[in-house]
Amino acid sequence: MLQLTPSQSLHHPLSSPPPPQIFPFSPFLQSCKTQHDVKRAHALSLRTGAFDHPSIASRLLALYADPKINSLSYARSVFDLIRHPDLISWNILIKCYVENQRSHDAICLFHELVHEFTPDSFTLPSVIKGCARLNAVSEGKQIHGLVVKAGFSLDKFVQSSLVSMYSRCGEIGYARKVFDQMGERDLVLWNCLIDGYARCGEVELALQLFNEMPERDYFSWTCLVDGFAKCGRLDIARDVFDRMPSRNLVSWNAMINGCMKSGDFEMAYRLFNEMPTKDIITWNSMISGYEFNGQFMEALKLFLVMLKEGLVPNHTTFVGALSAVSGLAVLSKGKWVHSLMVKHGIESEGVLGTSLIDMYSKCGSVDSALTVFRMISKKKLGHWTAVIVGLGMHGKAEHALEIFSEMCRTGLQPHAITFLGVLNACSHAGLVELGRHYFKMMTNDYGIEPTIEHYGCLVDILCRAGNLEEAKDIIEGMPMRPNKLIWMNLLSGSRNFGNINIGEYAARCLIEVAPETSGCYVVLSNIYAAAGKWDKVSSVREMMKKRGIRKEPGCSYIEHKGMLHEFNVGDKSHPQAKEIYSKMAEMREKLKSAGHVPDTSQVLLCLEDEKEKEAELENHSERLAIAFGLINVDSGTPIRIIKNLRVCNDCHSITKLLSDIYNREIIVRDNSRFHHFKNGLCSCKDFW
DNA sequence: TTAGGGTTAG
Repeated sequence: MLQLTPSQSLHHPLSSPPPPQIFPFSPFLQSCKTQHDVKRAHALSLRTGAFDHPSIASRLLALYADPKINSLSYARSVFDLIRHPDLISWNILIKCYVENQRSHDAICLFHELVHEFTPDSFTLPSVIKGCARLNAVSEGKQIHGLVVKAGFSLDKFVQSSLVSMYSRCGEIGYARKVFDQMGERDLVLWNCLIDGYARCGEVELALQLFNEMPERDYFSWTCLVDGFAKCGRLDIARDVFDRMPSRNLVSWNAMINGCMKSGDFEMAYRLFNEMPTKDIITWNSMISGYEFNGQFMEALKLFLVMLKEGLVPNHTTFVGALSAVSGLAVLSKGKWVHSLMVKHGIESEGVLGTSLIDMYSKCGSVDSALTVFRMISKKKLGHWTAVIVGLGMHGKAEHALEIFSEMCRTGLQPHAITFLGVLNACSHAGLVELGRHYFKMMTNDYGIEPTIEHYGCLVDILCRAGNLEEAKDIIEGMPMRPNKLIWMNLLSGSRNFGNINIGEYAARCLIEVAPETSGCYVVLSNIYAAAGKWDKVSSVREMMKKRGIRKEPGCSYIEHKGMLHEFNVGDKSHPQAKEIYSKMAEMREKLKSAGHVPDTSQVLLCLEDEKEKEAELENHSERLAIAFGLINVDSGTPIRIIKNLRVCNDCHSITKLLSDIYNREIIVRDNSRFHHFKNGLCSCKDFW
């Protein structure tokens, strides 16, 4: 039998009913924990008419905007239904926009708000934070004016957000002024300024403030650790870290990240093993730190350990892992990382789409890069740029330029890097006129100021076509000081066209800006060798010896069944060395029958005997890798080789011939681009 | 019914 409650039992069934009660909304709203709860309350409020009560609608707005629920679109729709929203409702909505990376909209709302209300000490910190996020310092300064006019010059909440905004926008001087004019300074205000100094690299000043401040918390200590660690002053960072009264995860991570970025892997590893708990940021700092320093294999190994330990990789982990794969250029590893992304349900839109396109291009599979590109539904400028750059490095200039036009038709504005991709494509394909055309288009139609990299491309384009004088004029007329790459381009062009005068001039300038560049001496001696000036070759070699400069040794590698096989010049250490050398002898015979005459013009050594020079060429590392590939890689699969230096003339001609003789596709990535060798031809059309 | 800085990977 149903037990009646006392209140129910008081009413006789025949007596008059109690007056209709308004649904008790307040406690109901208070109990909302999830978005689902709030939606239910929202629906009920609409059904019962309670929504029309301004306090109920405002409360719903606050719930949707609560960081735990964080439903911006619902918050906005509730706000739009409130007939006369009060200042509190405006404040809640603006804050919600800022927290959801919609600072621009937040600032627009703020402009609407000031027509009706004077902003208060809740409005201002939110909108100032929005300015900081957007790096909108001029907007921030205007709001600062309003802060003064509205009488918030001594409000600690408003002032600390101003200090933070100025220091994040790189205006540390203004941050300091705001700090100085505050009579009463609390911990947060001190922290904002210390963080500002540490961020802009003024670590000494940060330390000075730190020593002056009356009390410190985690935040103050960690800002300092991070500031010193980021600018490479690890000893001081470590000292501060060791002196911390107690450490939290963030401070460990800051220290580890700093060590990794400075390349002190040993200290990073010690800390990594010592720390009591790790989180995804710890792992990501380690992985991307290795990647940052070119330790691609180490980065991938650690990625694997992380997976084995059962951690779930996130967006940033994949950016690091994909970049490491791009550096190694090992396609099978790239496919594996891509499949893991799919398995973890990580979208390829956004930055990761760019990483994937870049990875497939740099691993030699430009077709996969295109497939990824086509599958991205909302293509952003970065995606277009990545695919243009990728096609360019594979010598597919026409395709790159088609994509560029397609992009312009969608109404997207190319930026400086897009043009770098376009110009690079032109240079790799020897398209001189088009190169000039796009260089002009960039400045005239898009108002983009050419950087030194753009000039580098233009010089490269002209040099490849043999217009050395014009290239020299461009360099001399540049508004900035030419760098190492520019002179190297002119020097290589001079070698390719046998121009000793310009070659010597370029080498002289190059030695001036970068005396440690071994390539410079090598190319200059190549120029002299080609002209048969052996005395000059010797003097260049003497100079190299005196300055302690050594030619970077050639090294090639090839991946087979998940293993990387590395070959150095004249290497006999490989387990299959015997087979490889007999394959090389076979290659030599076949090349000879095909009528190949070795091109010894680029041999650095001063060898009298032609035979010795030929022998030097035959030891080049990519030949060992090709021989290995011919022995081991299945006949239907391309042989993919990665090389640390530029492919030399003779290796280039023999690889073309070998692709025909053995009917194999050979893909070589050298230090600047890809060569696809097939049926006796190369995709670079002999421009490289 | 709002509550400053939020530091570490990118």
